Amino acid sequence: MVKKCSAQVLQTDSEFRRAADVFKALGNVSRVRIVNALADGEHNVAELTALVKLDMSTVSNHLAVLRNVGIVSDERRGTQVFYTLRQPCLMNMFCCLNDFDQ
Amino acid sequence: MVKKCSAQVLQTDSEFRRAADVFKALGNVSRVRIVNALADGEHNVAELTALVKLDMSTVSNHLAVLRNVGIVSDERRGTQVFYTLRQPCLMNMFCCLNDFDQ
DNA sequence: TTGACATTTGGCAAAATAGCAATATATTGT
DNA sequence: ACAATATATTGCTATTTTGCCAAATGTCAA
Repeated sequence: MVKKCSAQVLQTDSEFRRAADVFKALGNVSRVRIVNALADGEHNVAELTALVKLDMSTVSNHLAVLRNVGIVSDERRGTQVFYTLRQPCLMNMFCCLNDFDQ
Repeated sequence: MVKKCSAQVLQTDSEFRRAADVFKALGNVSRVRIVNALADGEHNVAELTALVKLDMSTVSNHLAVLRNVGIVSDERRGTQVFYTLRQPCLMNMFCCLNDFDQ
């Protein structure tokens, strides 16, 4: 369970800008796919590359976008790098918008 | 309170695309401002125009973007048009990302 | 029919995008 | 030291998107 949010959450200019930046990072099908995959736990770059079927360098770039806004974190173990969702509440976002009836 | 989301919320291609589209719609500072303002109840276009300090036609376009993905709905009353948040869970999104520590 | 409020359209310049290939870096094993 | 593996970074491209305004159009009430 998650605390319900009160109105007017965002206040300062930088909060507005930051919010928009996070949403921009999520505004791409491949990145949504990646985040969704990370919902069930960490994955390395090779796995995510197989998932979205793009060049690994492209996936690495997508991961950088997500990392830069704090959505995921990375941890190197040996030659591999594992990515994790830093913000579990993101999945609630996905739930929310999946309920949109359009 | 809000039900917590389980992993792997999104499944089909169209769910992924739709998610990305909604996030794209939110990936703009002015639109974030508008949505945040609507958190405390409906506002008409003039009010929202004053808020974001852009041409009214521009604001109208922003509102169309939000409307097209189902984030807001509009209701004409006389010569004015009032906009409402259709998805209260959006505010939870805002809360969530406002907690990001970066 | 005029005025107030809002939407749509057209156009533009600037910026962002997504992608790959090539190169670079980091780590491990030999 | 070297080779192999895994990932990141950079450079480049073409294309798309963006955000904005101005002008034209639509809608409603007086």
